[in-house]
Amino acid sequence: MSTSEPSADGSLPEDTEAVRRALVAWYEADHRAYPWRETTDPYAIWVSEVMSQQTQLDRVVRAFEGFVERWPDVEALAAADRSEVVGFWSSHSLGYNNRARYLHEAAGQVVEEFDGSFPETPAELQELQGVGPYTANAVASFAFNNGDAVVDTNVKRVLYRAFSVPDDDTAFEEAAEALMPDGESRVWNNAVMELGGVACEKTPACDTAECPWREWCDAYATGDFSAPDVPTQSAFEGSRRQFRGRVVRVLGEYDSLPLSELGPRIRVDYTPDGEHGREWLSDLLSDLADDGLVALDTDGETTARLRQ
DNA sequence: TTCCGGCGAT
DNA sequence: ATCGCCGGAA
Repeated sequence: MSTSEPSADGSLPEDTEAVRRALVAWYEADHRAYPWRETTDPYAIWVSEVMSQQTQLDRVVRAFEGFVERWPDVEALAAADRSEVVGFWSSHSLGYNNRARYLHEAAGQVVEEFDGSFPETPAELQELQGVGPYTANAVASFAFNNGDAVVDTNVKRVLYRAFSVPDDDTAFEEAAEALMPDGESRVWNNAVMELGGVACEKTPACDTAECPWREWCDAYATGDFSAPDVPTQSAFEGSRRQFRGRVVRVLGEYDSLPLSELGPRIRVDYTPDGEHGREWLSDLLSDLADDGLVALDTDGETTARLRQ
């Protein structure tokens, strides 16, 4: 341990144990009940985490229940047609369709490379398609109580406000790890994310949510509830993303469609030789084909369908 | 406009 | 290493 490096946990309260106890007690006294909090099945937890990467939790519940009912375990998902999984994703408005492909792909990995049982460490979990540092830690924590401290944007906001941890990924990771009680990743990561979700949202609710960290919180003391910067995204309306999504949703409703019939269903101003015509549509479709979501049949007039 | 983590391009 | 893309409801 070098003494010249600035230590990220230097700003954490001295009585770490009291901080920990307060949060865990607060979480255990009351928290939102979600179906994935009622299970330690790694398959169910993994599915819920991938869905939650992009969709607000209250909207995930219905999709989650439908998904695990239709594909109850990793073998069932691995055996499914990809088009069915992508179609489900699209019809439940779950966003980024690539994630449906990742799920299907990773289910195959678990069956083929891990003998059908999920790996239990964050490092191994990250070998699965679509599973990065965040999801690996979440699954390892909630399924196996075997994770490191989870750092997502909620956690960053909490650490930034409460303990003035600088807006820096390494600093966040070190502070999160220093706070987490050894061997208690399941309850701890649940509790921290609950705090970020109900008490320390963009608009804080310190008193109404009875935040357990008020006595240590820098933001509560100063009234400065600013949060780490999040990059803004370009408009969705009229974007390429919107038309990609539309293609997948339409193809989910048909077996296959010739481009001449697909085009007008994607945009009303579709004219084969116009600015948004055959060429524009082909570009979009070849990207979707590269992503493994769409199959193109170029025997005669080109037709498109969801990839099996 | 805001929300989100993983991936692929650079 | 860093950054833009990806969906679509709220």
